[in-house]
Amino acid sequence: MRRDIFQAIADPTRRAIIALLAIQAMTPNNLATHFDTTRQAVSKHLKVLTECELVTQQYQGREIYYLLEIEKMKEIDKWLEQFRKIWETRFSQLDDLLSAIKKQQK
Amino acid sequence: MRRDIFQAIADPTRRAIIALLAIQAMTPNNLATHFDTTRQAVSKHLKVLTECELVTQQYQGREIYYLLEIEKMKEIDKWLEQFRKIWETRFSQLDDLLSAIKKQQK
DNA sequence: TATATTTGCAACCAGTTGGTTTCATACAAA
DNA sequence: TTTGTATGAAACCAACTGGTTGCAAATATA
Repeated sequence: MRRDIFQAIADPTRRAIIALLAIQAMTPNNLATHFDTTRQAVSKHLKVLTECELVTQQYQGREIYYLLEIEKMKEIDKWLEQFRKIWETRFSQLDDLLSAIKKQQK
Repeated sequence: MRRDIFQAIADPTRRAIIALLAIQAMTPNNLATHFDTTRQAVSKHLKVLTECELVTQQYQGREIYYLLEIEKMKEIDKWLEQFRKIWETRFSQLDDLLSAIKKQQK
């Protein structure tokens, strides 16, 4: 089963969970109150996030606090790096090609 | 149908297509030679990318050049911003909470 | 101990996804 | 004009997704 960080952030509910956990660690029950779904659905999202190592668990009695592994988020940043290089260059290779094609069409 | 940039980059083939188009515009046929799937599958990915406005088309005779709209990639960067703020702060709120929980457990 | 709470897991389900094959259309070249 | 090439669209399919309900286990509380 494909299970990477890009798949993890593809779902809007999971992105919201990540954002909530970025502020503070929370239990599944607590998290579920923020959404319009059942606790079990949130739990399933947490399972996906755990498998991607985006969250870890902190057991406290019968409660389980989920913590965001913010370092993992850097993987997205790392992937974006190649594009950042391009968009930070005003006259990029892309623009050159585009101009070339347009010129060719005249 | 959910169709946003986060879903667009969830698929590894689509990420590869994006990376290729970042270097230079290409036709579906040309793109397909880089992958182990059929041209039609690549075409479907291009359709998703088009619907997300991540690529545009440049018609040239019977060929269609697909161009990456690199500006759109900034949306991911924008979303990451909230987390960058956190990971750039050494003693974040998250660390504080983690410490608090650990302390509480002793 | 009996009861309530927190949680994960399994089973099920409809909708989506990513792939295929087949076909029609549009343009280029012989 | 005939043939070949580039492409998108449709139909189909197995696998995955995100959701549900029901249940069992573990911990807390009366």
